[in-house]
Amino acid sequence: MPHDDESCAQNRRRVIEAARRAFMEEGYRASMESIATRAGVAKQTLYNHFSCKQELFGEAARLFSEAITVALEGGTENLRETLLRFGATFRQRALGDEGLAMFRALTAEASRLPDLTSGFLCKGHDPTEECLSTLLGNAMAEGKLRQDDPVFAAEMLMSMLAGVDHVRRLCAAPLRDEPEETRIQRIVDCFLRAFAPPR
Amino acid sequence: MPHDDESCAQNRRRVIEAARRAFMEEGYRASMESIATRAGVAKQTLYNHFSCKQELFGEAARLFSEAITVALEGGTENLRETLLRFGATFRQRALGDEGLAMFRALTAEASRLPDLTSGFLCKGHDPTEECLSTLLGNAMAEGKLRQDDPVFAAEMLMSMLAGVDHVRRLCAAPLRDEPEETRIQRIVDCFLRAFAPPR
Amino acid sequence: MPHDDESCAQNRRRVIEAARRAFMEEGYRASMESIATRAGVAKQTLYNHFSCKQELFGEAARLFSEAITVALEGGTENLRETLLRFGATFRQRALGDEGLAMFRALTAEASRLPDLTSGFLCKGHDPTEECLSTLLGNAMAEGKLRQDDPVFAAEMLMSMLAGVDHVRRLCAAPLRDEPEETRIQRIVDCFLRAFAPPR
Amino acid sequence: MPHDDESCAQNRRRVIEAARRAFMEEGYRASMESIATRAGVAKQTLYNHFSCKQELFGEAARLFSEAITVALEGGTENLRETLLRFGATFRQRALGDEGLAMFRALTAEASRLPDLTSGFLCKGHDPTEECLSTLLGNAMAEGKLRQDDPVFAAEMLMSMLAGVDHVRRLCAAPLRDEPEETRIQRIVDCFLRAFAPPR
DNA sequence: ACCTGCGGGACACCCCGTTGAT
DNA sequence: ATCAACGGGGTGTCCCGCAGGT
Repeated sequence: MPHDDESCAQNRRRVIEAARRAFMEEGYRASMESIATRAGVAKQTLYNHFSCKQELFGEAARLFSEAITVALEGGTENLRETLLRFGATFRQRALGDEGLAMFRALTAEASRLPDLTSGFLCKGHDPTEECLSTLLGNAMAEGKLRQDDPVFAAEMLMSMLAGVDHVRRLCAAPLRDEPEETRIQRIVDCFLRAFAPPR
Repeated sequence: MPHDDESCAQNRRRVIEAARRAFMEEGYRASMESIATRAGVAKQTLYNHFSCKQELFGEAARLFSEAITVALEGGTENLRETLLRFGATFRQRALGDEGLAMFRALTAEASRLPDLTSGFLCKGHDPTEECLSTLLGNAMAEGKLRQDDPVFAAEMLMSMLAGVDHVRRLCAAPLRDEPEETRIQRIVDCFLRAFAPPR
Repeated sequence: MPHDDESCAQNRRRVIEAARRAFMEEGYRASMESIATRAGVAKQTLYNHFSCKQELFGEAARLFSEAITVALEGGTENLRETLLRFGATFRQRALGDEGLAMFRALTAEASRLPDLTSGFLCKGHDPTEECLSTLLGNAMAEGKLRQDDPVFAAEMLMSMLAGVDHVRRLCAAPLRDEPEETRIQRIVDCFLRAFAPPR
Repeated sequence: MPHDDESCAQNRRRVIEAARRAFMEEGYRASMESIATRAGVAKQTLYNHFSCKQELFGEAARLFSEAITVALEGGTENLRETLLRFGATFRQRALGDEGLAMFRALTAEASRLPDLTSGFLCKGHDPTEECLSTLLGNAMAEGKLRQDDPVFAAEMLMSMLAGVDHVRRLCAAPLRDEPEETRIQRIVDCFLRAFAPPR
């Protein structure tokens, strides 16, 4: 059990990982003691790395926020295919158990820790939205979608993909038992109809 | 200082109202003592009416859930008008400060108190969805919308109306500074394009 | 074991008394738990009566400050007798075990809780000094003491009575084994020489 | 970055100096960590030089005790002058900010660490007293003061010089706004009257 | 000899759900 | 129904003294 810089950084990672799990399972009320126990370190070690609980939570939230962004692969040549892939990844991220648990913990503290939630938007949500809106803008320019505000279009697609399902999952309810694949297809097709080029 | 049934029921209402405010502002961590203070009663009185904190929270959540449902006014004769009105009310409910705060408190405890969140869905969300899907089903039958699954259509409209804005507000972030009215119009028109009857 | 207002006030007194003993024996570092145990009450009861530790300490210090004042009995007809009695009481108060322990606890926190120490001066030391200086002023007016500043004279007498003995006792050292009575006599006679009327 | 004995001793001095400042400002509750930080060394370094906190405090107190002693300069030829000089130095030492802070820290721990406070007496107070009593004894032998116990006389002078002013400063209160010089004169003259040779 | 990190323990403050008395 | 109190527990923060490795 070495005590050099490397092991220090490793400890730090273990702490963050433990905190992430703890916050996901117990929310912000997860005790520092339980986090320390999960990480297999002393409570003091937490305070060696982070000055207070809020800071530790912030670090875990930061990682989560970055992990939630969805990068678009594929271009506009086969737009439907690209959107289907995006939809699958996006729903996976937004509706997955871990993401949801963290999102709950985050928003529950929104009024007390506004920095964290705004960080989630800036580093998690917004990049995804921007990435998507760029793609849609290109598709519009190529005549594959109707001329419209690409940001609005991106918002609508993301809303349809998450939307009520997100709410339902936040409430710990199961989704309607429709296969993911067909639901994504229905949504993407719905979107494509809404933004189809005229005639 | 009457001690009859009437004052008892009145006390109960005051307690629930105080609990609603407390949970909204402080989340589930609001202490029983602070609720009692807000209600102007003794802590013991809380336990006279509710066996434990969870039950009191459940009662407050139940009221909230019912208050969140949106009843549809107007029929299909002028569908766009009806949907615009629905959108305005729905967004008001879903994106208002109080509703959001309670939604946060509720979902934060989703894993701990699954009954409450499922209650929210059953008594708050689902009635609204059903109400809307019935209307849309009628519109489809009348040929004013394309033949499709009315439940899916309702989900898409509600998703688009709340969706990313809901997430943004949950994160205590302000919405884009677009007037509510024009945003609702854009969304409803987008929905109508997506579900327009063929040709 | 009644629980009415009277018993509440009684509890409060027991808490303060326990705190006084605890602070005397352990200084400000006495734990709230140990105080509660001494008082035979629950820890929470302390916080029902005092919002924080500092407030409880302040209350104990206030009582102590009042208890330390020495009222002068006797007039100027037999000045030496009166001063001897004053000296005995003053030394008892200033050099007694309890008073010293409390004085230590108080001054130890002087920089952190300046209000308390200034309160000790105002309510404990200053009244004694004023009382004594009035007497000495009268004696001066009657020609029994030289014309001088009565406040200065009072300060000198009190300084001589406590002075190095006070320091020695603060350091937990025993006094020189001279009987209290003879020491007081020596000091008072020394004072009377210093302030004897001319010739 | 030398690792020789010289740098070791230098570190030791810096630690003691840092401890002195820390104990003065925060009392015995000053944490070892804060002392280490002040000294610019690791906490472990403290434990390399001193086995425990108490020992470090003892060392700082020892230095302080020695620094507080007042050496008498001048003889009995001009007794009043000599006493005035002594009074000035003594009051400076006894009523100065640093000395007071350390005295508070010291006496606060009197019951816990009796060795330290007795050390303060032996190494700080007593030498001064002895030095002064020797001088006063000489003056008595020369007929410049009344025949009396020189130790008692020394105690009275020191008591008058510090006395109530010491208490007032221990309580972090300002002294009466009388110039030091005139106050010392009043006190020394008062003493000289009390111990004036008969007739 | 220095330093970072750890373990175990403490402390102030808080809360929940209950009980006895008015 | 109100009020004070209780007991048990828990939280965040801090500290002391020790043992890794450089």
